[in-house]
Amino acid sequence: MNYQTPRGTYDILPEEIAAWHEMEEKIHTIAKKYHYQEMRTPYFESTGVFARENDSSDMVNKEMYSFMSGEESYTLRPEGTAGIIRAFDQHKLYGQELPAKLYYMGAMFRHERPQKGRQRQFTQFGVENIGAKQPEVDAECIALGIDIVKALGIQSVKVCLNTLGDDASRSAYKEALRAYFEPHLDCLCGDCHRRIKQNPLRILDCKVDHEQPIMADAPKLHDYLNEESKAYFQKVCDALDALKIPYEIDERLVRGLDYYTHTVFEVISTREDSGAQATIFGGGRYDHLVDYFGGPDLSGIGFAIGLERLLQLSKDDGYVYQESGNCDVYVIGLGEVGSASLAIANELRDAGFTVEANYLPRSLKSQFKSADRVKAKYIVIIGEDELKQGTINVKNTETKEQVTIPMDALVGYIKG
RNA sequence: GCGGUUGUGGUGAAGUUGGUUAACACACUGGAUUGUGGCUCCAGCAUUCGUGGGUUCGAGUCCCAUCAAUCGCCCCA
Repeated sequence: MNYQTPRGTYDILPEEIAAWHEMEEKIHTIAKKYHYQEMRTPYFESTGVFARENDSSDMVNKEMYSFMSGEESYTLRPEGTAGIIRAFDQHKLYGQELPAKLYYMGAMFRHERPQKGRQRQFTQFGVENIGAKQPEVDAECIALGIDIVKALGIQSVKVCLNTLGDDASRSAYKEALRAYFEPHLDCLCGDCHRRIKQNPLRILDCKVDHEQPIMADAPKLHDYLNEESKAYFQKVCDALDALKIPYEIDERLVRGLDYYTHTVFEVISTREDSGAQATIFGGGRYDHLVDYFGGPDLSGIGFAIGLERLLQLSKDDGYVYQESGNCDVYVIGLGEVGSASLAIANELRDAGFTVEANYLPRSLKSQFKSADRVKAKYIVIIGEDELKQGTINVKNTETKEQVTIPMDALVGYIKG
């Protein structure tokens, strides 16, 4: 039978894996610099962890991979935050020092129509800072993401920033939006008819009705922010200024998940060819997730980066990743010397080198070609004659210099 | 979930109004040189054109379905 990867999934082949390792390592390093610690949660959770009450997001309502196991419904995680907060509460991590600074890296699953920069199984790195509702934390969080983007050579980015305000501000604004749009229902698309009931904020984000004249005069969120919310947002902006991180305030930015409060942000690629993968990372503050899962009344903030997009955009911007599969030393064997080749290879491996040894009955010529392919720096040649004499030939592939030395001097010679 | 485009070997691809042996290039394998590579030359490498049906004397070429890729919408990372 011929099987292939399910729609929206993909294989990472050996030739690409070095780039992934390099990117992942850089991310781990930066997360550590900000003193975040990795946490790993299951790839599936009880469906209720993601499908919370009154959630109107597309992700929860039509993009989840859910399945029954016995009486319980489970769902492949479509995002990272919910699982982290569930675990934070389950293990009562709020009993330890706050804020908790956690990060995760791994696969997420959403049933969407795939296209460039959008898969059904994709990889996210994300951070969650829980228990410190301070504007500096919001700015630091964005700075961490920017560091990652910069470390991978991505230049053309833009930070979009907005605030949704606190509960009081937001519910006042939602009522104002409903009151404004109700008389104009016939001007809005079908999705927006649903949104006006569930989450009128999303109407502003609608691409279909974007051009409608009524949008221009819609109530402005920022007119409904109370002093406290305004002051908080101003301090976030000040903190970003202090970090010299440029940003644009986008009042229409509301994000796709319903749990956000106060600060929300999105970092997008400004490359024209980025298409559907324009958003590199996005996130925001959430005031009620920790208590939703049974913990205390703590606020958190976090973001998630799509690693497939990050990798692609970094390549597009000219970042060069290490090649996969190259060797330091290639051991060529001539005649019946297989076990001697193996012993030599392992001696070199013990000394820390990456070594390939040929055991195939191939011609000398083809073994040299093979050594070229793995870009070996040294080629070691052992034949039956050398075996008898206890010597070995070593060729430097850059200088083309070849020497014959005693076998026990090999490691020392290659170490230089 | 909706709409457009595409689908020939490991890769890039030719394939004429359907006509019967599926170009060419690169890569790969072997040889020329049975112990020294990256050049050259020679040879080999798709019983088959994403898959399944249909039309036809005859289909890679036409029709339908299906799967996949890709782009746009929606949404998001």
